[in-house]
Amino acid sequence: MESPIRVRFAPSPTGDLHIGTSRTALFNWLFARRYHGQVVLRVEDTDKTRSTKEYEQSIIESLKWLGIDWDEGPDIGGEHGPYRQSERLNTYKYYWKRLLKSNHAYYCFCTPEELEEERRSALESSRMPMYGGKCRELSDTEREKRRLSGQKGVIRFKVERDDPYEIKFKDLIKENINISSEVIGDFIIVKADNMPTYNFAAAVDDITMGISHVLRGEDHITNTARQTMIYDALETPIPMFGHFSMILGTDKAKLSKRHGATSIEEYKRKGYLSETIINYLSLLSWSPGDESEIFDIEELVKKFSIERVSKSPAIFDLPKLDWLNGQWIRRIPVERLTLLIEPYLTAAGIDTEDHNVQKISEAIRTSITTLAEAPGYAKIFFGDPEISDDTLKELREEPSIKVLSLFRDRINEADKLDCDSIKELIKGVAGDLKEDGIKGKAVYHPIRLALTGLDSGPELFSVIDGLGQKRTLSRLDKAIG
RNA sequence: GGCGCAUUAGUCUAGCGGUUAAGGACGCCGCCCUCUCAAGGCGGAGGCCACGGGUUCGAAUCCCGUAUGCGCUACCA
Repeated sequence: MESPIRVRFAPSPTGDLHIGTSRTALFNWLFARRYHGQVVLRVEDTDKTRSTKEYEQSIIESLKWLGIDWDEGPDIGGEHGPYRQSERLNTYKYYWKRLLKSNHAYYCFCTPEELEEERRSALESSRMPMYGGKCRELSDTEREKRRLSGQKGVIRFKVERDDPYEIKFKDLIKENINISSEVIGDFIIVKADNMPTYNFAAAVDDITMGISHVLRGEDHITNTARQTMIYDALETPIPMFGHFSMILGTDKAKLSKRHGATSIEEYKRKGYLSETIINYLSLLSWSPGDESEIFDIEELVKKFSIERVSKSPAIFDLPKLDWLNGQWIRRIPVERLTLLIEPYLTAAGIDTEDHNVQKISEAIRTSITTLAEAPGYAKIFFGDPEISDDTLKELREEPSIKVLSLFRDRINEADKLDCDSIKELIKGVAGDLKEDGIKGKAVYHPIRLALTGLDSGPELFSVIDGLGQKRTLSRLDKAIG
């Protein structure tokens, strides 16, 4: 028997993967994985003018980067394919013919100009803009005549008018939703270019792909009413629906370009980890119920439940994202961190040849909140430190010179250097200098200055560890002169 | 304009009629740690639970109204 749960995510390839879309994808994915269901990726590319293959590719890559996968999709195929709407035209045709035949749909020849005029005048007299149904009662012969004469028509769904009713459905997130059939005009299901519209294609696909749960943004609530009508007209069982609240910008408007980065791609580029994005997205409109809030995607699968998804919209808060990213940067294994940091270093023109990037990563991981900040903090390990003349002069006076010389000798004598032995070594130096009244800042600070030219930075021992014995010595020598 | 959805501190949220004089997290402030900057630890300020009515012995929690916000109202999805 087939798994009772089948969900889909259905992006349109008209841009890179959006924050909101990815949260929808995440929640669908979590829902399916949590209950051992299946996930379908469907590309909704019926808008020929805006859809591109490049965006499709970019969306797929972003999804994969996030760690979201699917059981069926355009890239891997599956039993219910094809998975691009542009390749499913025959299926749509079959269903629209059925709708036409059962008198649930009709051809409409109104021009865009007429429609626009109708809309405008409705708005003017503050009526709800809605198709008036001019072509509804066109006779069969008239219809054929127009079609044969080459008039490009569209097909509209015929909404029951004589006997208005309430479309009621139990939303998995919002609970009960009622929409009156009277507020829904005869909507277009097939465009003049013979492409299905969103509402029709989505309904047909959800039917033919055996989708059990449709989970999407709340901007689709009224579409759910339309799609329900299609299900009814096609005499097909209606899936379960759930509508997530919107993600808003800090001004409480729907998240958009003017709020800054809105695509996963951009956040990736800025140096946010996929763990961070997944974690943060999960926290927008959902909570585990206990007080934990840092978890990876696997833990999320165990914790997730649709009942705990909030009904109210959430504002995308960058400071918290940054904090979370810092948490993850400190949490992942240093090997992985190193792999992530390296490309940023190279991009900043830093030659990492001959350097222990892993130790450098370890040294700077508590300083950075995004990977993009890494070069700024890591540059002290590369090239020669810039030490001002004043500083140099100071380093060559007492007590600095004493500290540096002693330290230099100890480093030189050391046969192996790791974090622990460096700590011991510095402590030893500090201990020996104590009798001269040199302690604390007076011992650490000159070393730091000699090594980096800066008076702040990562902990000294990790600076030395990152530099390595050879480089540490040469920098000390240069400072001592 | 109509319809739909929402409303707990600046932000994300816990809370499902009494155990809550609302708990956690980000941010902010202070202290500790400390060679520095971070990180980390500890603590603090910040909410009349949008407002107004009900229901109830008792409401942030249930109901109604108002306000505000957002969404939809496309041959976009």
